Amino acid sequence: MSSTKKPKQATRADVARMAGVSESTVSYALTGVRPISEDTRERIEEAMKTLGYVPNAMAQALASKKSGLLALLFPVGERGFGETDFEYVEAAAEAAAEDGYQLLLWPNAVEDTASLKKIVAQGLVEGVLLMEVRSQDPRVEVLRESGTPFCLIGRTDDSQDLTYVDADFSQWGPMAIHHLADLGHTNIGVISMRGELVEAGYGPVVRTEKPLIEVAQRAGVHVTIKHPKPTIRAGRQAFEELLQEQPDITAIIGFNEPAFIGALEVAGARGIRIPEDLSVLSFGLSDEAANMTVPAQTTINVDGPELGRMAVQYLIARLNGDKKSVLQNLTQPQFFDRGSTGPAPQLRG
Amino acid sequence: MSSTKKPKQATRADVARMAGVSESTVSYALTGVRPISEDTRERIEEAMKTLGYVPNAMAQALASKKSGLLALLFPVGERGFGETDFEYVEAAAEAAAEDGYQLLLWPNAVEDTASLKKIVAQGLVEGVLLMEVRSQDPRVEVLRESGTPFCLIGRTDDSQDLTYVDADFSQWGPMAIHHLADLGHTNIGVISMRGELVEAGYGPVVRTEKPLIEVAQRAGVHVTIKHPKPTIRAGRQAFEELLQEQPDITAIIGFNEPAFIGALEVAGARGIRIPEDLSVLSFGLSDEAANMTVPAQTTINVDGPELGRMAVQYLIARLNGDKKSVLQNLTQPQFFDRGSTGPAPQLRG
DNA sequence: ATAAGTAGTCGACGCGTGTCGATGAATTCG
DNA sequence: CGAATTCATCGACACGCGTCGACTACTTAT
Repeated sequence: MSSTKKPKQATRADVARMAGVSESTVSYALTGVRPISEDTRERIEEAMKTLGYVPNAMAQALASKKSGLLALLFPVGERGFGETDFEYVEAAAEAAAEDGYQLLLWPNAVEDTASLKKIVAQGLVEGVLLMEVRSQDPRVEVLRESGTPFCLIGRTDDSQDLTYVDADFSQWGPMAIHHLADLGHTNIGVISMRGELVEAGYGPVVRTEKPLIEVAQRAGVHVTIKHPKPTIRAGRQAFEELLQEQPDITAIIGFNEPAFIGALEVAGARGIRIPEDLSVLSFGLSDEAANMTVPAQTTINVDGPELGRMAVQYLIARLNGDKKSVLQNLTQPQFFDRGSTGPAPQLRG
Repeated sequence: MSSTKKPKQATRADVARMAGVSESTVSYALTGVRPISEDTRERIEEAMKTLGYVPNAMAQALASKKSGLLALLFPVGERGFGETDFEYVEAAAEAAAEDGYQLLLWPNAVEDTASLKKIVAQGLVEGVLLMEVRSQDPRVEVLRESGTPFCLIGRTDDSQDLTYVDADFSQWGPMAIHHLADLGHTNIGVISMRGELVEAGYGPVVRTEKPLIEVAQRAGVHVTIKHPKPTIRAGRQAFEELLQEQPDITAIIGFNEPAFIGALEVAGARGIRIPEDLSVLSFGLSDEAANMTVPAQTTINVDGPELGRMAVQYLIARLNGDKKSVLQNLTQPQFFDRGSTGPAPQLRG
């Protein structure tokens, strides 16, 4: 067996020796900061190739103060990751790699500001990406004080001078209402998130519901919003109430996964056909989940990959000295028509 | 505005000066490699506190040759991440953090061995975690030659001397058969993965089906396995064939998500009730997806978090010089009874 | 009492880069 | 033809830390 022996990596000194030049010349050949004659450049490159030279990342980082690492802070013990969350991560990692950066996964509780301070003090990472941002997020102040560039995925309440990307929830309602109104629906039910979140001002709910209501009014569509707990049982009850209060409802929108399942169960039990008798549309449902129901559900979603990509690009822009401009982006929702919506019943031949 | 100014981090020299000792003494106070008097230790610690000193990670890494970083290589453009895959990642990151390591996300194509070589040559990471391992994986040889410790999540065909963790697919079939046999089922259908994968020797299918068949024979249970393409249409057809060939089937097992949806659609259309007329059980279905069907599906799954955790622990054990012992683990499956299985029809009162 | 430690500390060097100032050679300009 | 540039290269140092050898002041064994 020849393997399992750690071959020593060639260093700049080795390359310099073999090429018959000084070490600094090798550096300049590599960085191009100073001109190098064609002749010596070739000798150096050949030496690098035969030695299999690759610059040592840590030495580079120490000397240049650039590690090429970005931290992705994801909270543990929060509401548990959904598939969408991972789409951010995957896309972000790819986007970072394209610009020569790597993503460091850093599991951390939102309240654990001590660890966060240590992370940035260590000087390992050049910038920080924050996931699962809260309306009042203690991590923001820590990062601000430390002077570390950072970018939020989501927003705080007071974020006009922060760099962030977020889903444009304000578009979800209008998009859904327009789609349904175009199909002739004039009486729509919404199974939204639980009431506590609304009262607590939880961003995604508030930002989604308000424009939805406004657009519905302007379009002459009547909407009834329920805020059940995120359980199947609560969802059943909510939908039954809905049917009782508004017997003429022809479409429902879901923004509360477990509850919406309950609603669909009730619909099934009552022989309500989808989409013939009832149009169904879900907010924020993953592809996989949307395809598991029969029929598959039409959804309006955040474009996860887009979000992750933008976040990294903004952060890198900040690193490259773009301190002045305000970098903020609300990514447009994605609409997937999977056939669970159709013309309103009374319009049907 | 006081913020946005980058405060210079205190260095070892600053601490030494303030405590009135030499720099090396500060180091020894930190590492404990050599004894320090109680008196000076206190002075040093106070100096560190008031200065907010945190050792520079990159300098430490350069001097000690230990970066505290592990690379998690995940293939891009592969079969697309499922939710389970992310469970690995999350758990792995946490497990690493507990041991003072951080996980570096490295998106990379399986064939791109050149990049992999560069990654390990850079000396940034101490060890590598490989996801989505193929039967014949070119990355293994690269890592072996480089002498970098690594751990597979999955296995290659020839992996008896490798460090790996994998799902114990061999348990899935017996677990399912026993569960169903206990309920009185004696004729079971399986909607498995597409035939090409079986012929190609794709690990998960082969390792799952063989013991399933064996155990079924011993238990006197008749199984019929279909290998439709991963589409809803193919699944419908497969299930219809199944019903025709084996009209007495009372249970089906799914190991092919889209196809299984098709099967369930057909069942619904024919008025077959679950679990009264037909018991349903899915392999490798995520929690979210399993809960989207009505009724929710009973599943047998890999314990993703466990898998990720073990992988990191094995890798770290390797880093700590545990070169001799063979570290291999097959994680036990998880069984989630969500009520889609029940007593075989003929046994019911 | 002297040799042989032991605890506690310091100074110097190495890790592998990036980069500044200086040097000599080749070139251009007046 | 001498002076001012420009080109190409070298040597030295800094980055912040880990660690080895040496040194001092004691303590313990012989």
